[in-house]
Amino acid sequence: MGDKFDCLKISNQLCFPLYACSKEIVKRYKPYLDPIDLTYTQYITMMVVWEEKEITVKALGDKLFLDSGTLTPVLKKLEQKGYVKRSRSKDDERNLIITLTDEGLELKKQACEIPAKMGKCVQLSPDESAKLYELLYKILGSFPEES
Amino acid sequence: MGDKFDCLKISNQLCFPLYACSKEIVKRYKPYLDPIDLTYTQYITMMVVWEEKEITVKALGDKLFLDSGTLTPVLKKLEQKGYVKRSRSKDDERNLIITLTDEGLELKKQACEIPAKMGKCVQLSPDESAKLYELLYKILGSFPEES
DNA sequence: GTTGATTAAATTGTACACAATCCAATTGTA
DNA sequence: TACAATTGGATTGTGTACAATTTAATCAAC
Repeated sequence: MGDKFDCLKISNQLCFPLYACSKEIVKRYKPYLDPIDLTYTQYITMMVVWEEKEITVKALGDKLFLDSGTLTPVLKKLEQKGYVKRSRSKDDERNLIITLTDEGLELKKQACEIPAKMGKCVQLSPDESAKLYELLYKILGSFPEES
Repeated sequence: MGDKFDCLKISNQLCFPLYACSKEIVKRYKPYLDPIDLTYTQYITMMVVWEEKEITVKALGDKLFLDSGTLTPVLKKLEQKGYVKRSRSKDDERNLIITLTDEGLELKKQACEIPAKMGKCVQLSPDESAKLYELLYKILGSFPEES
């Protein structure tokens, strides 16, 4: 028995719990990230650099769904902390190559325990987590390549 | 055949697709929110005000998972645009009451089409959407009342 | 080979988001 | 009734996010 405005109820939105849940979980990383002096954005950036060893800002942005306006200051901060090196590509001077430093690699060891600790914070069964993961990537995959 | 660092791969995180998906969908609201001159945060704030007609900043913050540091400027902006009124409660001067104005009510009519338009942007079946909604609220519900 | 388009980063401006702190109003308790 | 503790908002400072613009390098035609 709803009126035509029911669609505007906050409880009928799918985006809102997504938005709220994302923020709440990111907030819960803080106690684990503070000791290694990283923000969440810096953390996921380091995750990619740990995997790739060497990557352009463009490729990093594609993986993280972030543009240069966000990444430039984040990467400068990470360079300042000594975890990455920023240098132009010899092949194509337009590309900025991000490289992992020894300190950056060292940091990886300290970050190693974080995923397990955070896992306990999300009260879903393995099946539910898998389903959520699947649905989220289904949405992300449905968006056109170039945003 | 993974090593002990596999847990730090971006593709093994549950939070990351949540974070990315939230941002990507919020971004896709822009074309629909621009014509009525609202940002996403202003939009969800108005959603609650449309439902409640009158609500304190505290209650608004509880519903939206936002604190006064975020809401104060958002509400001042909405007041400036003429959609809400901000006034102290007579009962308890600490409480700031947010009230819907006539212009605010008028805006609701123009916002009415947005949820349907956005719905088409998320390529999930009704069942999948319902499941996603359920899982997200399960996570949100598992967090302690006071953050 | 010059010029027009494209591309990758950086920059600028606006708007969150939140921790931490501050302040005024209210409440609880001795 | 004093007065300490609590509460609701506001403020300040830092760090994203992203649109829009700019700049420099490269590419594509011709």
